[in-house]
Amino acid sequence: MTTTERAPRRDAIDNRAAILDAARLLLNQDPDASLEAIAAAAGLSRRSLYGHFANRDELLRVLLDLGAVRVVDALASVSHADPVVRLALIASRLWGEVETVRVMALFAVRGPFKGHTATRLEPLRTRVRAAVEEGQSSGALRVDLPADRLARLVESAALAVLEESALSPLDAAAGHRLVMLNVLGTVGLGWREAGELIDAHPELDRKDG
Amino acid sequence: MTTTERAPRRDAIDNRAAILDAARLLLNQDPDASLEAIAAAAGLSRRSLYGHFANRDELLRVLLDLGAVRVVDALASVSHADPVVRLALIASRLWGEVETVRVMALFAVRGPFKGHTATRLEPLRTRVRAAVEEGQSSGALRVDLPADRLARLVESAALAVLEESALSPLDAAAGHRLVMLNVLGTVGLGWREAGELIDAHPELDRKDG
DNA sequence: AATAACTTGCACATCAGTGTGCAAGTTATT
DNA sequence: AATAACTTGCACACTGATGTGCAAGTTATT
Repeated sequence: MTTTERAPRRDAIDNRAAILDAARLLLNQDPDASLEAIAAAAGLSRRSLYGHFANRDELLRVLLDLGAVRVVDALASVSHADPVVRLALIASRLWGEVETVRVMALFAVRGPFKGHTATRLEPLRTRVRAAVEEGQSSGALRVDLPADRLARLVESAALAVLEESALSPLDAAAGHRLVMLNVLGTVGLGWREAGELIDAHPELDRKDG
Repeated sequence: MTTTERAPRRDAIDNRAAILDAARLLLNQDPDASLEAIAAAAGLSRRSLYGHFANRDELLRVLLDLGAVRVVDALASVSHADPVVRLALIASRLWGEVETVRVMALFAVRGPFKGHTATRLEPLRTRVRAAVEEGQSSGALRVDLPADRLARLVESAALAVLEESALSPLDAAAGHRLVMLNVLGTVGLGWREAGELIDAHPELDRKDG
């Protein structure tokens, strides 16, 4: 007969999800949280966690992958004729996706898995770079830096706002605006210019970002 | 008789210095480098390292303190009537002090010792904040953010250049200029404006910075 | 030459966390 | 009710690094 193995049990599926939830929660407070703690938070024993994930690394990778996919997907739909507005849109929506998982996000990008994360984030980074290049050739953005360098500084500018919000909380509206402002400033705009650009474009209002 | 204990031996002094040098070198490549490795690089056994430093933490703290003091001292002399130029000067000189120890610098500010580092860096941060406030009330800098927040973003902007230079090397001249540009952009200036300001002030030329 | 300072090697205790094997239980599914 | 899937507890091995005690050497200093 055909290898018809039983489907995974329902409770097992739930448990796996619970582990991922717990991991997201705990690792976002301390990226070094132990498997013991995570399993407990998920209502399981450490021993059974190993029934779902072969080891710590696998759990981490799955978790980071889920996050990366979510972000990349959310940003895939961002489009705008004006590359500057597009950059602001990307920044804003990124903030929206990531503000609740700041620590994990920083860990993903800077921690020991940054290489792995880089792979998953490739499409996003490519889009940012494209927007930067476009903006440079249209004369809207600074041209005193090569596009790839500027794109990386843009990323840092966005991360800086994540860090900042950890030090001194930003409400949703302020957060959205600040990522955009910081990115636009990095990319060459003066602060009034940047503020006006944001105000002039209703699509930059945080309702869909 | 008076407690006249012998002075420390000369070779011991040298060895202590060698350990600090080795630590600076190795920890700048990997902040988790083992004491074994550090001692070896200093030409000593791990066991004797403990004759100079009670434990890993002490070694780290001494090393970070030395670095912090060096930086704070180097920046203490920075002064300029124009707060914007002053910020640029601080950024530039900071880069000069820190470019050769990027990883350690990032570790100092973001790693597990960031609290300790914060204490040592207090005077510097205070000066940055003061410059930002001054620039805001003179109308030269953006006023859409509270001074302390802006000051922290300025710091992040400087760190971003450190990170960037790790990814894609910057020669001395380019580094100095880029920290300034990135800081000035963060603080509200447009990129042309920032560039012109730097060019207009010969004291911002990297020769003393 | 005497002395204190310093270095070394080795053995040992410690520690927190990871990953496994196994036997005995519980529970979803058929 | 039978079966496979899942969970659990416990014991254990392991790892990589830190920190200490001690006895025996070497070396700077007086």
